[in-house]
Amino acid sequence: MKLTTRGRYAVTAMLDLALNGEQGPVSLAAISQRQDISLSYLEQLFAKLRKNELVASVRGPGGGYRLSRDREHINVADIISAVNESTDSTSCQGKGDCQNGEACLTHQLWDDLSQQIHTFLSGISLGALTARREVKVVSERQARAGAKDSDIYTETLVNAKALNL
Amino acid sequence: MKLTTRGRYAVTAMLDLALNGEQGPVSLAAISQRQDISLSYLEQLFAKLRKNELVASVRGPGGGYRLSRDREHINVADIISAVNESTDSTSCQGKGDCQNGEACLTHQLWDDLSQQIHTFLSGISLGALTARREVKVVSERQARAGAKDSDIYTETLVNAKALNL
DNA sequence: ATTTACCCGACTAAAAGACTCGGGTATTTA
DNA sequence: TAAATACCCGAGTCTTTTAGTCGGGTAAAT
Repeated sequence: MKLTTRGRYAVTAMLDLALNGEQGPVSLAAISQRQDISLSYLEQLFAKLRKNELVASVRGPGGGYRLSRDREHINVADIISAVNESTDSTSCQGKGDCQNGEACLTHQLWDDLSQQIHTFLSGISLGALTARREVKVVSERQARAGAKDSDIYTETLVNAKALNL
Repeated sequence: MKLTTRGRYAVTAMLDLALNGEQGPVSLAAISQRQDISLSYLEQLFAKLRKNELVASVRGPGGGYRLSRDREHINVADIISAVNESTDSTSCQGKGDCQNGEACLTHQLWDDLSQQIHTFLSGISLGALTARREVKVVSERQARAGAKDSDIYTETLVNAKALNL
């Protein structure tokens, strides 16, 4: 598991897609403008996202990308792994230079941690992230208006809490 | 929060220190050999770890480094932040190029996620990681020997569970 | 004194990151 | 069917980060 700006770009773009993809496909040009990411770079990222079946493309005018499944079933670990493919983590496994037991021990400890991070990020879906944002926006709006909770908002709040967000 | 091989080196070195520092300070040369990390690179990393008061140095023959506080009170987020200092995350904050509201929205969502990752890693101490390893080792040993739980091992097992590891 | 081992800044090769460029091809609409 | 849209894709480039070397220090122990 690696966490760089590349992964940030990918998650940002996917969030944009989740937020703006309700009515039909979203073009990369639109995402490029809104998120200030270069179009060609987006194309590269989406090529990998498509290969990993996180998005589907629609060609021609009016085309673009859409999420391949609903936002609740796409998690952050999926996205980051997809765009980071190719560069393996070059752990001691595979190479023969891990003769003494001590090195293997800490390497395994690191792999263990890495696995924990992956599991953690697997538990955060695009839907959960956007819902959390909704909760914030709504709670601010409510604070200003002094309004009472409505059913849909308390529901997302409960969901967010259940997801430990 | 950024997660690269540099952070992995730092955590690995700190784990080595936690495992081998019971009897006096550990020299960087020893860590360098065991973990196969260049000595000079370790010096750079430890300069930052020392500035952040995660380790303390002992100069002269027989000297080296020791953890500045016990392993339960040093967490993974501390270590990674320490060695990644300087390179800011260049989010939209600070720069003026975040005029339209849409960009800010997803940027904030990312910052939100980043914060969650940080909180998660803050909850994992060096002690917890090494304890988890102990649990594995012990459980394997027990599986081979068919032995019964001893008090100290069940204790660490319970600790690990409490920490959600 | 000499050895050990931390301390520190400057420099550098190689890799990764973040693009650009220039050509495609599928699909829609006029 | 021509034109426009927008995906598709490989190759090249500039910049930053990584990981490491080099060469000199300084504090402490034997």
